[in-house]
Amino acid sequence: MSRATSRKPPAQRSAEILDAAIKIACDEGLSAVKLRSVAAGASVAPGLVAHYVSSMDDLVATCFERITRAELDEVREILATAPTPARRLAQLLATVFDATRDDVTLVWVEAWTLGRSNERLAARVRDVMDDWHAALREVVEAGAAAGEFDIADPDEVAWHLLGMIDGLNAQALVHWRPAATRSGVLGHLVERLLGTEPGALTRLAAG
Amino acid sequence: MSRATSRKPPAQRSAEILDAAIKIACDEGLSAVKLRSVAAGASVAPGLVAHYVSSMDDLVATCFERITRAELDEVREILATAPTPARRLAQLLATVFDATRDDVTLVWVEAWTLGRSNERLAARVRDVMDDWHAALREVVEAGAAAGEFDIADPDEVAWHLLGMIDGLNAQALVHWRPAATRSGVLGHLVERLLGTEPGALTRLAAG
DNA sequence: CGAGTTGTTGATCACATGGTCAATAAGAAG
DNA sequence: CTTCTTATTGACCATGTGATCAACAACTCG
Repeated sequence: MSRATSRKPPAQRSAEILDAAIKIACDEGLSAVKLRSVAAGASVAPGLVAHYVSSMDDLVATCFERITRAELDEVREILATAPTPARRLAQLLATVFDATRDDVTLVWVEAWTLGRSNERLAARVRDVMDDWHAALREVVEAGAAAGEFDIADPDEVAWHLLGMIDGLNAQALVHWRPAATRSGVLGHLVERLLGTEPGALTRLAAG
Repeated sequence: MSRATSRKPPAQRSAEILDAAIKIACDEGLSAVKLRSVAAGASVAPGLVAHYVSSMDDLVATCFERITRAELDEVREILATAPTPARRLAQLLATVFDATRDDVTLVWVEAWTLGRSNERLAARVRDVMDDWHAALREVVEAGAAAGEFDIADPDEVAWHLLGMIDGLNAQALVHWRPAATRSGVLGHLVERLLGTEPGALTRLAAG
């Protein structure tokens, strides 16, 4: 029973343990990232996880950062490729409200509460939120400059968008309403926020 | 050491235990409502809490309902007294984003995640959300009928408002930005959503 | 004052948590 | 093949969780 695993270089083992933790966080949330669950996921003894990680709080914070940074990078990719600000924003919203993103949403919402007893996690939450806000602000600013959006304060509008994204996604966790209706609802809201004509953004997202 | 408490009628003891649980939920969140913490809060032996409550999951769900229903009742009170729809909404927002409401916010956000392993809680979360949506829809509908708001679909706008309320409050949990800025930001958003002239709602809330 | 009802206690159980550490054995080096 | 380094194990500890239950004692009634 003692030869289930082989001996591996520390860097590789460390990566495997982190990967196992991230997978658990995506599947069952940050609160499911436990010493023993991660050990089982990596097919390793519990003690080895403790050996490669300074503390579980730290591992949870790292999982949060990796998962949400990956999402943000993906969003930035969209923002870099789509031609016009309106199209960029439309595609961004379609991506963020994709139903298959429930895992990331759970990570976010749990992070908000776990952050109260995990200061390192809280700090990273604030960091990633800042970067989200900056990314949104950039699109909104470009749209305003190009005359596509009719807005006064891009910074504030970016804040509105982020608040709405977080709020609607969080509500989805308890399966409050069918996911299909959410993206349409948000599209109408955004059109209103940005002063574009009705249907403009939703058409862009579909096409 | 065994005569700290006196003998009380079951109804009163039961109420005391529930009150202690609610106080803990408000002070430290739903996740802090434990068998022993509630017992200590009610100055009672742990076994007595278990005796008066069918399960801790149940007690947590009850705490959630009592706390959020009280908030909703307070909001309904506002909606019933203020003269015009615009004033009602302005006061509602001022109340909901009051910084002293952090406790209720924490209860909400924890409920969204705890609901995944506490089905009774999840059901009550959906119920209270439905009632919130109905209350908001009512104001928005009245404002549209009175010509104060320039909107097409009151149901959808109510959804927007609730999403924004939840989103901005949740973000406040990690102290992302100073609370003072949030209410102003929301005011501007709502003016945009409802098609009122800039500053209309914020002026109403201040006066 | 004595008997019976019942509100209340606190020890106890089974389980889960993060973390530690001596013992083990796998793989490299000689 | 032997030696040595070190990755790895799994038992162990202290703590915390929800829940159970026999024993206790406070109050009521006769």
